[in-house]
Amino acid sequence: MPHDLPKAYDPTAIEDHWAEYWVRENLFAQPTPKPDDRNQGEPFTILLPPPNVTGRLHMGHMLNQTEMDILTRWRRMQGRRALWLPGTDHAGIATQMMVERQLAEEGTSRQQLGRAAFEARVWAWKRHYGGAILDQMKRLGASVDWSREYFTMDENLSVAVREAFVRLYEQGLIYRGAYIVNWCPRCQTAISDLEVVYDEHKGHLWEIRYPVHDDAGRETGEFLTVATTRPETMLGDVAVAVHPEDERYLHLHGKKLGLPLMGREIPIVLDDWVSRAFGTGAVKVTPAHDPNDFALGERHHLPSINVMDETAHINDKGGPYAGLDRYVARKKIVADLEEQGLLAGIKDHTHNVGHCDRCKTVVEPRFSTQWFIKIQPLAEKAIAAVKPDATGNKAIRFTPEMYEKTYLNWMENIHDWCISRQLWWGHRIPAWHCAICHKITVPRPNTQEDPKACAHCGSAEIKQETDVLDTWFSSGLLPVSVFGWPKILGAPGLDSETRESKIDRADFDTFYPTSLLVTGFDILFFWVARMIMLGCWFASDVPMPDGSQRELKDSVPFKEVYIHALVRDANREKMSKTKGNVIDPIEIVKQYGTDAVRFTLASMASPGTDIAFNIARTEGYRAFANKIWNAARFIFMNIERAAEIGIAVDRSALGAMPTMTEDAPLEARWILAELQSTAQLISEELQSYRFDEAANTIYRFFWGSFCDWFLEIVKLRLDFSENADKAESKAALSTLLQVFECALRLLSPFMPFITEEIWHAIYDGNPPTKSIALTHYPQPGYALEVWNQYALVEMQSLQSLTVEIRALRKEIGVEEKAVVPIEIRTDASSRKIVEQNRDIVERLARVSEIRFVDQIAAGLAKHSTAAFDVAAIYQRTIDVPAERERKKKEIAKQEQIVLNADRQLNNPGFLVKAPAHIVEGLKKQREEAQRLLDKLRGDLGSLPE
RNA sequence: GGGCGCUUAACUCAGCGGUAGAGUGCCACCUUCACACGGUGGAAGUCGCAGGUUCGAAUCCUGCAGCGCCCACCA
Repeated sequence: MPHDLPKAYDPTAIEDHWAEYWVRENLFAQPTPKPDDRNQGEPFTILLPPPNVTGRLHMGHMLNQTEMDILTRWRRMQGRRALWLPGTDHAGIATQMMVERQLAEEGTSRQQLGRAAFEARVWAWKRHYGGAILDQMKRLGASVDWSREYFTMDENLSVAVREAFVRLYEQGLIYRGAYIVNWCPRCQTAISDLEVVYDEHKGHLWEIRYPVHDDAGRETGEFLTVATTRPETMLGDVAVAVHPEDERYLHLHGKKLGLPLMGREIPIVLDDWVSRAFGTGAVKVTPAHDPNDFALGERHHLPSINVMDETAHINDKGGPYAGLDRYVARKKIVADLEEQGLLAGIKDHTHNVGHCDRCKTVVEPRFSTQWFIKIQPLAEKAIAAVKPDATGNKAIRFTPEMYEKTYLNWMENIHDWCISRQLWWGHRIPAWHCAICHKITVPRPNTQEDPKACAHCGSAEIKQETDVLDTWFSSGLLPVSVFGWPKILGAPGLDSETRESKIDRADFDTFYPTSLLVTGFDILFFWVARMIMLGCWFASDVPMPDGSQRELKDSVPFKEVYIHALVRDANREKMSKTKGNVIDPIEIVKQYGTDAVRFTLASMASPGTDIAFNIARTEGYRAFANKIWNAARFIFMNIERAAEIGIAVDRSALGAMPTMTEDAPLEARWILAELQSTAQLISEELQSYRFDEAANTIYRFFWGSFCDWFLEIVKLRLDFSENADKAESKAALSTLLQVFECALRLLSPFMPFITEEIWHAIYDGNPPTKSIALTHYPQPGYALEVWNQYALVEMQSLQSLTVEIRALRKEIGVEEKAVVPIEIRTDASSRKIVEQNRDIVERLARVSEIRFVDQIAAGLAKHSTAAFDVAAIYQRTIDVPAERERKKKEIAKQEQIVLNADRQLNNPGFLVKAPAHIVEGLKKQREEAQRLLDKLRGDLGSLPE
């Protein structure tokens, strides 16, 4: 076993190798089960939230992927059929923007290219650059099934998108109509409510005087003053509204106004919606450019005049302002009004301004024809899926639970979803417009062929809709579409062409619903909510494997949702390019190793709190990796030493919980108990998504128990010199290796690289499986033997004795290297423990000889626990004042404990109401403190002044 | 305007009804044959403030202060 390992662990040397190995060996592929195999073993299915093809990996991705990878590796090692499914999102706007920017650099544009050529260009871009983020993911060792990688514009997924659209249309849940939508003048497309982000903005409220007309249309000399934040929209005004009971304006009811600058005459209308308190109490009405005005216009049957084009420049309806950008127009309009004496005032006004989520351009509400989903029926199912049913069960459970409220609150107040986008990159809406009768033809469900003639008039002059669907429409379908919906339905309606490509239902039957969704709250509504709505809607039609009707609990896209927080910088600032505080995970990984960064994220991933990413923590976990590495070096070194005298270490017991018998040495029985309770804890912690606690548990075990105590004690047993006890050494080495190998398996989901490397080294290149990831996770729930339990108590006793002796040595100035004799005064049972483990104490506390005495010799500095008095025999007993100080401090502490205990124990209420074990515990504690106190007081008294 | 969360050691965070915890940092000593990315010991907190419930409160309730997030069509 050539284990010539370098002293310091260098992750770069091994990580690339294993990352590449895991992909090359296709280790985490989960093939479609054979038809009779689909119900064997509970699957663990998890969908990767598909990053944009344009994306680069950031800390949020890495957190998300670390959490998913820990859970997937853990479940896989538990024997679950684990499937983690990766893919990318075509990301309509983002990708189109990216390619358009490229075109601009080349001095051309998509318009010049034309639609078909542009689409081809985007595909070429995708083929060239699209895989970057997944390559980064591969480097991080994510244990996904690469053989199932999807792209949201793949043929199968496109079929699903079309089918979903067609079905919703047939069900009357998709409609097309002219409404006010959020319009991004830069992207030149409609966007949904969710894609608008509001920013507080210091603007102005312009007060404009509209001249009142008499019945003949002449100015009366009176003015009605309106207030607006967007004066340029006045070009499209069709009325001014006042509250019907507003006394200021009662005399104007029924009158008309002249629209300044445009010379049109517009009516004064009365509407309850108008707030008398805001502005002047008179609102200009521009139905084409404001959602409120639009609604008001509908109520009063007002026309609507769109004065802007799709780039937010004033169009030919804007009279003299035509051609101007909206803000240029605003300036000019204000100036012109002022010149005409129609500007009554300008007030500072802070209000929320909507920006395009993608490009931050100010959104312009715009009257246009779009496609919408009537969302109410879908929302109802989506609400039922999350609310507890009559028996208190939830089909979908959120962690942290509070997100259920957020989700339900949103879902209960949901608006129809605008799904059309005026882009060229995306799933084109499967609807055809007839040039003759102007009606819409949508293909039949279960067909893939495009319609050839208008379904209404039979005309062949039909053209497909040019709009594409919102990207989230296709990603919302992923949980069903990745498992073959709708082709799995194999419905009679399928035409001959698709019938051939009909795919097996085994994937859907086995893996749907998925087990878990891990994602950030930022896409709770965008994606999580849409998946629930669409998943519940479409999966409910798919019969269960046994042919029965699918219930809601089996229709949901996932059974659990774990929402994680945001990764911020060390100062809790949101990372952003503009602030320049973005930490590139790949850079950090290069510096500290993937395992250390993963462990940092895991150890800080406490549900519900943001992560302030602190590099100091990563440094600490790099040290942890180094610790693991050196423990391995130590073990391998001893294996070699053993081999030199012909002792071969037995590897046959590896891969399970270590085995041993009652006569095993104390440290062995103890570490086994610790190992088992660690496995138990980790299992509970991962079950409840406590990545932080699980990481701390394994850290504490490995460093605190295994390295600090077990390894140090085991050194006593490992003697491979000529006249050593070979049997004892061999047994010790065997246990050491077993415990270590088991610890590696515990660690593996958190730190896959270093554990893989060392695990392979243990087997000298001949491992029983291709990867540690394919071994079994140490099982919790293993019943401890009595002698394991007892070992815990004995070991604790020795540990506290050791710690006291070490502290004592420091205080009296014993050199680190010196070994000294000690005196111990204790009772018979504690004495027995020490006698039986004399060698342990001697080694760990650097003691040359242990003398049991009835009374510690006068003049020796001593330390006391409830069980022990211990003193070191050393001539340099010094610093009496410091010793007095220390004793006094200790006395004060113990006195406080006794005082606290007495206060409670003398309280009749406490004795009556507190549970027995609390009372007993307190009594015992008081007793020990009192005993210690007596000793300490005695010591203090005998110290010279 | 609604809703939610946070405030614990210098820093980053656990704990959420029974005597205050971790990691990092800090101080002192130690290059002992796995590891100085190490070892050993140590200092460090009136658990944001004020009330209340309880035998007992960082932990439950109420109010206040500060910080942050989400949702909402008020010109």
